Amino acid sequence: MPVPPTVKLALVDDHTLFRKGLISLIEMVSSNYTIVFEADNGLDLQQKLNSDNQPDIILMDINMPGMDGFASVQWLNEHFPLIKILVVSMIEKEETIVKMLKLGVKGYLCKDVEPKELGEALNAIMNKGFYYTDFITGKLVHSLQNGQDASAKAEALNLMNDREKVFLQLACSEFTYNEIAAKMFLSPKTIDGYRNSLFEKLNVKSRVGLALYAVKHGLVQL
Amino acid sequence: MPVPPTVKLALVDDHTLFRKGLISLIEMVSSNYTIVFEADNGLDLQQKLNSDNQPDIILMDINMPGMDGFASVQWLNEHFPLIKILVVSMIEKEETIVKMLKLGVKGYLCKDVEPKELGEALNAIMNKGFYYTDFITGKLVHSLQNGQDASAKAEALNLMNDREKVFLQLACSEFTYNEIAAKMFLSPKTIDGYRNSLFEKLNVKSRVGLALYAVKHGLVQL
DNA sequence: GATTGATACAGGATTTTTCCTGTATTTACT
DNA sequence: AGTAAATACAGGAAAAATCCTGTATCAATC
Repeated sequence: MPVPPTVKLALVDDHTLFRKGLISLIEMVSSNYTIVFEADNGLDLQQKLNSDNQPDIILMDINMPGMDGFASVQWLNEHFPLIKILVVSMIEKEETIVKMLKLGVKGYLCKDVEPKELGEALNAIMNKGFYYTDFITGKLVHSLQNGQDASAKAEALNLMNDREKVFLQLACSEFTYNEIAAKMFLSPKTIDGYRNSLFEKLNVKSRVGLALYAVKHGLVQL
Repeated sequence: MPVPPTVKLALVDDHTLFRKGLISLIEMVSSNYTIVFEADNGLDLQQKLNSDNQPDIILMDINMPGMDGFASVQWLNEHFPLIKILVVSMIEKEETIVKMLKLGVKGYLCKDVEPKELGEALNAIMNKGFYYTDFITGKLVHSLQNGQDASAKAEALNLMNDREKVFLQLACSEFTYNEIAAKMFLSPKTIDGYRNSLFEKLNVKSRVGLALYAVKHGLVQL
């Protein structure tokens, strides 16, 4: 039976106590993990990480002074894209989770999980390449359906009337306003009015702004 | 001990043999499932489904003549949003999977899974509300990172030179071309040239088209 | 040394977009 | 009946976007 190769870990978290606790937990769970270094934020990480002590997995907090988890992950993606990242945060907000997943992190744990799950997560990341719990997957799929911010979308839709919504759809295209007017059986001058009204309501200044607003809020499907 | 309430299922698949096979499997796995009806495509489903025989879960194929899985799910979302959908398809393409997840399906199984997993999926959907395997989750997260079509994005980026890329970024805003020219330290006429060149390369006809192309291909982050 | 291609730029015209002010009609409310 | 709000529309003008043709520079290629 081959000896399992030891997995190298690094921790990035501004709470010393939490870091130390994690380490003792990890050592308790299994002996084939080595902590190569600890850092208490992204800047510290940049200092301590070099090509000689590259960990396999970095356990990353999000809320940190100096350089937070998002910036740290982005930096790692650029400079050490092979290092796998497991987020360990107290934040359970959908937006935060999705943002991190978009950055390519391999797992996301809340700080209150059972120690056992931490072991499973590290294991899965080494073997399968990722560890996403049902909770995370649920958030992700949910965000997928509602574009992103369902309330923002609803709010946006609430601002306009039905004709304006139709107009907005057509404005997100290469039709001229004259063509749009024809399609809606209205005078170009009425279209003028819709546009001005939406400019004010949505706080944009040009047709491009209108289109970008619409896609940002999931009001048009590309 | 309470009797578990029977779960009502419906099948939508154009292959009779596969449908019958599925049914016998389900009956073998557990006795608390009832098949309320079968349909061999979306149109047939619309005929057979009414408010009296609403299933809890619909097992849905994708490739079907007449009305396919996508159209069927969209129709169900509009008319019977409470019915949970479990896709059972041979298609393993990321784009297809993600498209279905965006439509809010509660699970996605490939037709070659073990019978046991079908039972688990149905169970999970009834209890947790969804069933996403690691395979599906992996595809989803992967698509999330690469925007959508990584190759299409790369191809698009390949079409333009660096200055044009910068211009495109700035064009996706409410700046006028004069302002963009100032920001890029170029003559407005040069900006004119970039625009015309991109119009041709990206096959669009207006600045709005330019902006929509950019977001569609993940070239600008909103 | 001539040619080609890419890049930055101009003049000038046309179309589209944006903006401002103002009117007629309808509906709803007092 | 009188008023207010919403809706559809106009005239007219300024700004921005679009389009076409043409030139100058530079670097690479033959």
